[in-house]
Amino acid sequence: MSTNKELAASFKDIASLLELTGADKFRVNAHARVSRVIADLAEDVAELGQDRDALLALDGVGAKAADKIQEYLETGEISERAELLEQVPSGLLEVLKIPGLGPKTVRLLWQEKEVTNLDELQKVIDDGSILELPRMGKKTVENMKKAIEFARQAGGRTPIGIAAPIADDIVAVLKKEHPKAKFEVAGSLRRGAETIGDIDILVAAKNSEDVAETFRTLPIVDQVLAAGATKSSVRLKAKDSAGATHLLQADLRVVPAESLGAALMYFTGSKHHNVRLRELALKQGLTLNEYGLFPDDEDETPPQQRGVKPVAGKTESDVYEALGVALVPPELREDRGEIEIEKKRLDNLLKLKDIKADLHAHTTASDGVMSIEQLAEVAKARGFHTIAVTDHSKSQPVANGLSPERLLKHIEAVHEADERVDGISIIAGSEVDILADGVLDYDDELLEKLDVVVASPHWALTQDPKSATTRLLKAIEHPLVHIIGHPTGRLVNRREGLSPAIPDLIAAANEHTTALEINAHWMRLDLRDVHVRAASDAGCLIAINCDAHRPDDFDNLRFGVQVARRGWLTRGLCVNAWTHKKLHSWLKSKR
DNA sequence: GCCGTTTTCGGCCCGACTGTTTTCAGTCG
Repeated sequence: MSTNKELAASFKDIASLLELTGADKFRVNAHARVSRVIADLAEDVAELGQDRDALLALDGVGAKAADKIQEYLETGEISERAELLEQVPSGLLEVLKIPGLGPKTVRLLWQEKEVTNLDELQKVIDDGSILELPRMGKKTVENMKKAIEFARQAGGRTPIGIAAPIADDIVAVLKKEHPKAKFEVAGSLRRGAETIGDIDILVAAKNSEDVAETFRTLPIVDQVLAAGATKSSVRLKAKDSAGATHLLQADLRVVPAESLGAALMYFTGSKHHNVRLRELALKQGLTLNEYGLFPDDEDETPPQQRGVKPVAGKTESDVYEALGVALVPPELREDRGEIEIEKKRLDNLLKLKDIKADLHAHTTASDGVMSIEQLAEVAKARGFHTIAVTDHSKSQPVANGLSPERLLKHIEAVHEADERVDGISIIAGSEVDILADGVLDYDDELLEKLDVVVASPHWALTQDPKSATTRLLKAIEHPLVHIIGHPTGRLVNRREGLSPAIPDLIAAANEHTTALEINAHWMRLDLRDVHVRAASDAGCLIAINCDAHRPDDFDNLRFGVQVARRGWLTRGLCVNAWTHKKLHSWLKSKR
């Protein structure tokens, strides 16, 4: 695990452990915030930690947190965490993760029933002794049982590529049954996060009860968790296109049409972005909730229940405008400084329709299912002006990587296809392996014959950060390389991948006008959003490629573009958004 | 524990839902 990830986890632990000791909630929050700030860092915290002022400059990191970070970097542990773990059994951290079980309940279970882990919780449920606790009835326990079962099976957050089609299907069914209602997908799906906690769907409808009923009785609903007047919550058992079953939660919220904008903001989140906006509202004598932006007053009763007229609420742009800030696109709403984003950068933010080329795709020559012509036709149908054929290199025998002899013939075949097919430029390239020491899988003489070179790491993905940095720098600095494909080799939820010094890669990429790739496949999304942010802040070129092996892989482009937007990427820095002339001139500049 | 174009001390977002309650605590997002 990278240092950032480990340290973020340590701070999260401290927050949870403090919560279980009944500590002040603001202190708990402060630690949770530091955890989030560290997890969002593109640079290695071990580097940053050398400079105490740099730590203190991070929003949410104060003197005490800086001390703890430096202690961790020196000793590999934060003594406060160790001390807390002497007081609080570590197994309770797992118990706390069960939905519906919060700090108060877990603390009670621990102190009254000596529950210190999930198995012991299961025991007091099974023998019924849990019912002796105050406010603990049959129904609560029944829900707890199901939640434990669900947590054991579901195993964490769902990749966006799995959740998005499920959400699309649900909305399609609801729309068909209730054509007059207005539906919006909100939550982390709308923000384009790489993984999704649950599917949030918003509906403005007159017959809200009927819509909620349709939702709760969908065939994929496994269990109804809540069925209120405005909120329904269900657990889904849904199959993906490959036939695998996924367990995840979905919520449907019914809102009045006049507050759809405020509701959409509220349910899109992120929670932390919303907190920022509410703080901003309070400073202006206003209060913001999911019903709208209202004048703030002393009254305890929520304004919408007293017939107070909102200042804004019908649309998102009304609310942002009334707060005096630019409309922040959903992908940016992560409390990463977006409320202060410069207008120019916002106006030039990359859009899906800006993408006019794909520079990383496979054919039947290696492990794809499309011929060169088929690939070109699919790309043309997407409105691209250029498609690169980049089959695997020789060190990928599993993927039918091309020997130098086969590659020479393949280049010819690609150029011939380019002659035959009108309306799109088909260019010859290769996805060349970056070997563990940074050497490329073909010699320069051969690479020179290619129109585009995508250099990617495939093996040795557990090497140490220093070796990884050296390896990737070598490829970035190589004069014949255009793009570094999926630079870290990580797989969402499945493989950590390399942890190179991202700022070093960005600096070198800038110097050599090499582009770093956002691989758009939902299993990769590599570079990830915080890396893209650092790259685009530095003015580094980014390529967004689908790494298509089959025609529908191009559908993943939306996820890649969302990651780019989460990294505040403007269209000028995305080589796939360039005109034919500009793109090809850059490609030739490396020949 | 952090933070400051009203504050270096005194604040720190807001509402819905559930299950257990005779008015509300706990959890969630």
